[in-house]
Amino acid sequence: MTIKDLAKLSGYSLGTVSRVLNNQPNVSEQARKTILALVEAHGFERNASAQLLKQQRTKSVLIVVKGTSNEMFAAMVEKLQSLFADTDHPVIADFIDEDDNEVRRAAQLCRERKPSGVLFLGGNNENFRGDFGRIDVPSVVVTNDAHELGFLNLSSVSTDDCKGAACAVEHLLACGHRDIIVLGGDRAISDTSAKRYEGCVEAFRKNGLTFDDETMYYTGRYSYEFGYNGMKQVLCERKKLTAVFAMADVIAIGAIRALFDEGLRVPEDISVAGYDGLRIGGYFVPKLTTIAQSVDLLAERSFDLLLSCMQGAQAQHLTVPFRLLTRQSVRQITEIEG
Amino acid sequence: MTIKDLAKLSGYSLGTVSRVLNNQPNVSEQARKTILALVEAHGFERNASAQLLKQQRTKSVLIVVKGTSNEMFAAMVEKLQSLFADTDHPVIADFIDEDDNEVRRAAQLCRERKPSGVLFLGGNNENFRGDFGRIDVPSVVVTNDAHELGFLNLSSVSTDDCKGAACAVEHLLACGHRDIIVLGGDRAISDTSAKRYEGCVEAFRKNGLTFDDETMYYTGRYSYEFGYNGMKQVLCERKKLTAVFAMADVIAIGAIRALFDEGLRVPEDISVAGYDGLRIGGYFVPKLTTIAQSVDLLAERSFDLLLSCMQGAQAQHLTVPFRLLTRQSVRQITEIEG
DNA sequence: TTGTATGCGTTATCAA
DNA sequence: TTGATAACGCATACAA
Repeated sequence: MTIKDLAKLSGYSLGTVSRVLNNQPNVSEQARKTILALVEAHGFERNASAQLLKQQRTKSVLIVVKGTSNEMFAAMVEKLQSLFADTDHPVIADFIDEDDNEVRRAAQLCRERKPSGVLFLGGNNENFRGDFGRIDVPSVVVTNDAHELGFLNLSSVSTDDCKGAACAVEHLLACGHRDIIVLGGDRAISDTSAKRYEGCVEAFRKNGLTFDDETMYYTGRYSYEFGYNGMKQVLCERKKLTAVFAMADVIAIGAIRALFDEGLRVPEDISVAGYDGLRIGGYFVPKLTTIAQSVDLLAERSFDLLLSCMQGAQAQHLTVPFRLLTRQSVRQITEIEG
Repeated sequence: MTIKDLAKLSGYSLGTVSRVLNNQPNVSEQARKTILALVEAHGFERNASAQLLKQQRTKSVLIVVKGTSNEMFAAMVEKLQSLFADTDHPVIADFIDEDDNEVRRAAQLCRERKPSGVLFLGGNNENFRGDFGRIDVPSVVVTNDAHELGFLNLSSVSTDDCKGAACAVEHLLACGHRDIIVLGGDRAISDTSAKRYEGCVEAFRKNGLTFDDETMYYTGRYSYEFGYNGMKQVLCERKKLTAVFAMADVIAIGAIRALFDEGLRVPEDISVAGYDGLRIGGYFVPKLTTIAQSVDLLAERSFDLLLSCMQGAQAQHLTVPFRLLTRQSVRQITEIEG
């Protein structure tokens, strides 16, 4: 069933059928009615490939998601889909592996699907430097500051990872912790980890202390597994330790499990702070103290920004606030001076 | 940059360029080399829409995933992608809302992308009954038994949800629990919930007890939220209670949090069993006792089955084993007789 | 308001 | 081994 068949069946020409299908004005009520009836009766659907091949741009918006099982991104996709549902922009969501090059993938999909805008959930500035030149539609990176890249069609919405991490560490310091280790990611690979690392250094310095890369920073993937194994390794190596800052909630959860398995209690023996504010953190026992990024806020800002850029506005780089959720996994180990 | 440009640049004709791009045999080494060099130099990529429009079927395999933030499905997609990576079948993963009609969506995508096979992660038999007739390529539903539907091109791979639930409940009974409530889904909507419900009834009957829908079964979505709120509601209504069977790990986790918030300990005061075997269950405190479905096994079987069906084999309906993981969230409340 | 004709980028058929 | 040419299904400029 093609529009050609529709034309034959209805007695109208190809052009008229096409116009009806595209809701164009210059069509008689009569024609519209009979053709739409036929469409309904035969369950006709346009061939998307043909349509795409013909049009040079569609109204659709592409969302490239980095990481198939990233809870925060999954939640953001849902939020974004509900936001776009109220517009006339269909969304194409594409999930890629955490290690894949999101910009190349987007460039390929731009050729294939001709979207009028791109949204990146997660991203690495290095990749943008390399291939973003091939993308010419308004784009927004979420959770990564793209300010320094200087592309005119690339905006970004992120939380200040440096300040966020600093806030977490300062909270630990304020609670009296001095023997702190940090479980994070490889700074050479992940911009996010690099920023959060900076925040740690900052917080220590501000308190007249030094953050020592060698002895205080352990790296791995943002996963339960690394949290668990990394923590075990730390416990083997170090004797003195009162608090852990994990650069992701999943790491924190893995770490807490490792501590429990070694007979240590959280927060009684060791305090653990996370980052992200995943839903599971509010259900975990103990409830996770963490730096919460607002999924809704990130999604809404990105949505607004992309829409306005698609209407011609200039690229912008926004920062959305984070919140320190002081829950149950961190405790005060010194008397509060009064 | 199109193959037309490639033809001009290389001095060869369109036909030759197309043949080179498709690795066809009857092309001179000379032509192949010069054209491939041009492709490399200009970073040429074929226009997928044009290709699709021309071909009536591609080698790609479509995976329709029901539920954007379903951890088990996310893990399965990853596994499947790695399996298909070793074949010449590109995979198209499509994530839809839990409430959307997966079969309609697949039918639409079949028209658009012309895959040679479809994999459904999650699904509802009702939807298949309605629209699967529109899909004519070999397909496999995972986690749902499609045996009774009788479609010749529809296979399925699932765990026996009835037996799995029965196993969980029997474990609770064997541990001496009699005052049990079940947190599950709406049987009218979810086939999975209906099967697991059956299993509960079965297990009770086998032990000379009766499972009472009215007082023992509470329904909601498979989510932390329902686990939490459902459990709270139960605690308001009932006085006597020693164990909970949650039809999903996320429900179990929500329920455990609710119990802790009410000052009850798990498993000392109340035992909780889950279903699914999510990774988080192994990190949770206490570690979750649960019925584990093997993600790897489900993925591998579906993969094998789909490939063989695409090569002409008959549809099959497979069951993969589950395992009862007895961990920390359920305890024995009677002395073991002996 | 409607019909006709052209081309989007590709593959495939046929001749050369 | 290569080149010319006809589709694939649709949108659109232009003619009627």
